[in-house]
Amino acid sequence: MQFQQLVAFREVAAELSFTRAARNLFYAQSTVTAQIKNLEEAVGTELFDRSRRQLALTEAGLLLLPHAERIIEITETARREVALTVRRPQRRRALH
Amino acid sequence: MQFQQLVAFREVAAELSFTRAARNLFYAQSTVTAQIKNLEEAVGTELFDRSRRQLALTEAGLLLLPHAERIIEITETARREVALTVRRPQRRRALH
DNA sequence: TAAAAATACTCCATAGGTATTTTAT
DNA sequence: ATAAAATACCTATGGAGTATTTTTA
Repeated sequence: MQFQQLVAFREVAAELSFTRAARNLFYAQSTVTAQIKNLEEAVGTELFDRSRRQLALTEAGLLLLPHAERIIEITETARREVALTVRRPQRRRALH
Repeated sequence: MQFQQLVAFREVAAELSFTRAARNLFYAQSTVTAQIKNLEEAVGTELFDRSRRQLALTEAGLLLLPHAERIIEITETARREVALTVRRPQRRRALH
């Protein structure tokens, strides 16, 4: 389970389309297919129902989505906060 | 920024030792060194002060740690929840 | 038949390992 | 002198691509 996979998952879930998600993320379609496939292997179950033309989330996918969104959100916050310390020409020594 | 890096980061932060963290995580020491180095590159700043014998978190490391812990926590919850749907022989069709 | 997803394949980046060197007490 | 971290080097895995086939409405 990797960040990039979660980002891809969120995008596919939002678009309900591998092709559109790939376009939005500047990936090849086959790359997104592989990312989701790997994520599904990592969590041990399918996240999308592909049996119809219209893609849909499975029960597992529905459960995972809010967690994925939260993780991405926290990651962005963490990046932002850490970036702030870089700008400030701070004392680089350890803080106690 | 990847999960495995965050797990390694949390362990190094807990042990304040690359060597012990590696042992706990069943990695080679050089692997953990590389994981932290890659994470530091990803966030753009050093997370540990290595200038003394006793390793210490930098300001950036202190900021990142709680986020890393939260992300790992959510990941475990997500895994657990998704795993539950696998056990139940559920209807596999999409939930609208 | 037309769109979207899956598959086959290729290539390359990088994660992880072992062995060694450097560093700091 | 010694324990720990960094480095050099190597290998293999897998992530990302293009091209093609399969699938479903």
